[in-house]
Amino acid sequence: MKLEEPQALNAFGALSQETRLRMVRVLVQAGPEGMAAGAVGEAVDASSSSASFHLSHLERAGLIQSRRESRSIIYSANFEGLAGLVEFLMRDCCSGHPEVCLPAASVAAECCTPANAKETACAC
Amino acid sequence: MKLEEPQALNAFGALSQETRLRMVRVLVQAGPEGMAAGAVGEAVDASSSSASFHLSHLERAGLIQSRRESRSIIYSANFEGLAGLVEFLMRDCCSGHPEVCLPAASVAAECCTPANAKETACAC
DNA sequence: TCAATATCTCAATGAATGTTGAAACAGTGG
DNA sequence: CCACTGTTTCAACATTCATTGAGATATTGA
Repeated sequence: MKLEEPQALNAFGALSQETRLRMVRVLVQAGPEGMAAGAVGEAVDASSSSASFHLSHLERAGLIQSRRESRSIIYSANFEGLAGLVEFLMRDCCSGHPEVCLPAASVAAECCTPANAKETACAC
Repeated sequence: MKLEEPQALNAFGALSQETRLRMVRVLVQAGPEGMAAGAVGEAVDASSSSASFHLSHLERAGLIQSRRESRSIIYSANFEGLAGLVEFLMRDCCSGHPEVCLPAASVAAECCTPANAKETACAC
């Protein structure tokens, strides 16, 4: 997903808050199945109304998504959005300078070890 | 440069503001030689005091750096800091999920074309 | 339908952030 | 040393953001 500047601003703003950054981490760990709103709030030690506020914020910013599952609302990481943000940072913001891209490339190479790159085809 | 969570929060906060995001872009384009504070302010259409405020903010966040050069203060992008932020996003925040890393890897591959990867040795 | 559970919405409050203009400070050239 | 240029600092103000508690909404099981 290609991010434009306003979306990138929203995404950075969303990640610039401790509770929300932790929520993203928790949801990334949880993977595509995601977690119920209440569970996320508990994991980051936020009241239910505070959790709801921050989760909506993250969803508006395109970093997470939600689906209803009986009484619960399940939130999960939006990997496309997160990838888009990394891409924005590397490409638009940093103009593809090697000083930024090369370290990123080596992180990418690491993450593509068999341990992490399960079913996904790996280009590295 | 390895970023910890508080530094990453500061960096995201710094980039979540339009004027500052544009300043970073301008300074990245300018390269290591950098630009005088006044020139950056002019480029992003900010008053001198507003420019000074945002430049300090970016410097505190580790995204840019400054040096005095006669009467001017020259700001330049801190590529280590920017790379650290990309790395944080990929590694700590996204746990190295392939959904995020693979797109990043292809951006990195692009940026390592001869056009951009001048004197820097390229691992791609 | 009722009670219980899970979540969201709303309004109020205080804290943090951004903007402005005036004034201070530092370095340079005459 | 003085006037000038480039930049920062400061205080005041408006705006935005985060937290809270109370209440509204939706879903389920009895």
